[in-house]
Amino acid sequence: MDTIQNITLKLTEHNIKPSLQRIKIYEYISKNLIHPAVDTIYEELIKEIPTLSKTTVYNTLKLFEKQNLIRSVNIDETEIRYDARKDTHGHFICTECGKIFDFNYNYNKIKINGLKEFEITQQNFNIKGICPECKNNKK
Amino acid sequence: MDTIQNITLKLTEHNIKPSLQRIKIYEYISKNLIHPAVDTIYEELIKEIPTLSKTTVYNTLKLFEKQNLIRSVNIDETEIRYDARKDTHGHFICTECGKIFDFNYNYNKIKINGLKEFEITQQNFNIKGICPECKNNKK
DNA sequence: TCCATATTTGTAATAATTACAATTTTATAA
DNA sequence: TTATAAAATTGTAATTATTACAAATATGGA
Ligand SMILES: [Mn+2]
Ligand SMILES: [Mn+2]
Ligand SMILES: [Zn+2]
Ligand SMILES: [Zn+2]
Repeated sequence: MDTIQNITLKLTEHNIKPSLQRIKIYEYISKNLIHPAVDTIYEELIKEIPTLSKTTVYNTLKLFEKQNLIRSVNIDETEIRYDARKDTHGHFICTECGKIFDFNYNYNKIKINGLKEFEITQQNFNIKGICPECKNNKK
Repeated sequence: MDTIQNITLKLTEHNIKPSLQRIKIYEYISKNLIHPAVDTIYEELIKEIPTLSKTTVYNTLKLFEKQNLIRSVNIDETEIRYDARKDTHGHFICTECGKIFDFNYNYNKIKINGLKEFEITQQNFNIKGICPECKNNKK
């Protein structure tokens, strides 16, 4: 459960001081696993926190990522999307509606050739295409 | 060999009329497999074609991609990079120097779960980290 | 309460990309 | 060849995500 207490604890564990803004931002992305962009988060939270600044959303997400609390998904060409899920999984983006979907794959079976001596910090498996809903709408 | 004749033929095969600008742009990315961005290509070709417009570079690369002659690599957060290699391979970007390296992986062994009914048009396997050269420089 | 520090905010700057209209080039037919 | 229409290129302005930065506000301890 992502109660306020749990979120506060989680932020603290990642060395992030739990301010109201930070709690609300983490609450939003952990409860809405839609890989939201900065603007989506901002437009939603401004309803609750009328003084919220977009800069705070930018800074907070950058901080969360640095502290390894969330990850960024670089699949949408125009804007960075964010993900509270931390387990290894891939992302599918629909080029019609822009929705991002999670998928699983056998990453432990992947053999990489040509990166000896390279230090790996992050892996991303991205797929583009058309989601079932948009496929139907086109007919 | 990528002679001018071969490039002209290749463009024609992809239903692209071979203008001087288009030939030079394709020649550059096929001979410089460094996954250049628009600006890199522009700065290099302006030396040969002083009237070249950056808009032409943008338009031409978009056209090449649409006609399936090249592919775009969405791994650098700030700009789109382009690749003349068309065979399946992955990309490693060094977060220190920004260089992009190719690598191979056993893509035929990958089992994807959770994308039934999804229409796939493009796959991208991206890895971030530090390249050997930058790792040495840091010591 | 007072003060130092951290966080948030608002605005301006930056930079990649796109829109769009004008100009130039190319192809075609009289 | 010359006239004309279509295609390609160019230059500039607009758009938009992100960052820089300084001022304002909030927080926590002496
Ligand atoms: Mn995800
Ligand atoms: Mn490549
Ligand atoms: Zn869709
Ligand atoms: Zn490097």
